[in-house]
Amino acid sequence: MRYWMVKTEPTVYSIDNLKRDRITAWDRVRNYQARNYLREMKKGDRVLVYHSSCGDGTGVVGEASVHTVAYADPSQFDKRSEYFDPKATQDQPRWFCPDLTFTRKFVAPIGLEVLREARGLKGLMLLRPGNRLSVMPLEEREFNIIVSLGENCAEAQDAR
DNA sequence: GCCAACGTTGGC
DNA sequence: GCCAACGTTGGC
Repeated sequence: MRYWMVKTEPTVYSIDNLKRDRITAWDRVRNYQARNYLREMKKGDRVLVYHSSCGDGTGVVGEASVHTVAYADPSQFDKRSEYFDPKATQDQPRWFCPDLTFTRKFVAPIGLEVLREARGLKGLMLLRPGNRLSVMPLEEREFNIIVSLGENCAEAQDAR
């Protein structure tokens, strides 16, 4: 089993949308390195969801898992879509998307400051300067640390 | 294949 | 809104 992090702008698609939809195609990713990671995902892999560019809400907000391995992203064939890719063909698709399914939402986002200060997350790809990838692999250890931060967050919230 | 120009991302 | 860091594009 492998571990991943995906970024999304919550105004475009949020963890609440995923919770509501239960399952969604993680489509419209248009970066080759991110695409390659999407294609490496296997059913059952665990995925952290990160909200970007949203002020106080920025951070890791919950967890999902891979429901279906990546298949051709339909938006690349849709001429009316801004994600249409004229160089993609049905025989030779360029872009791929897995289906992800909702696992849980943390009570509060785990922000960048908390991640940076956490023991054991120094190598986190998300924290590398200049990082812009929207799909990244995680070490199991990193995944577990972040999930426990999410759970501690929940306990702190419940105790109030 | 080089590289300048341009576009995008995303924290701040 | 700024801007640094990349990725992409296209002329040569």
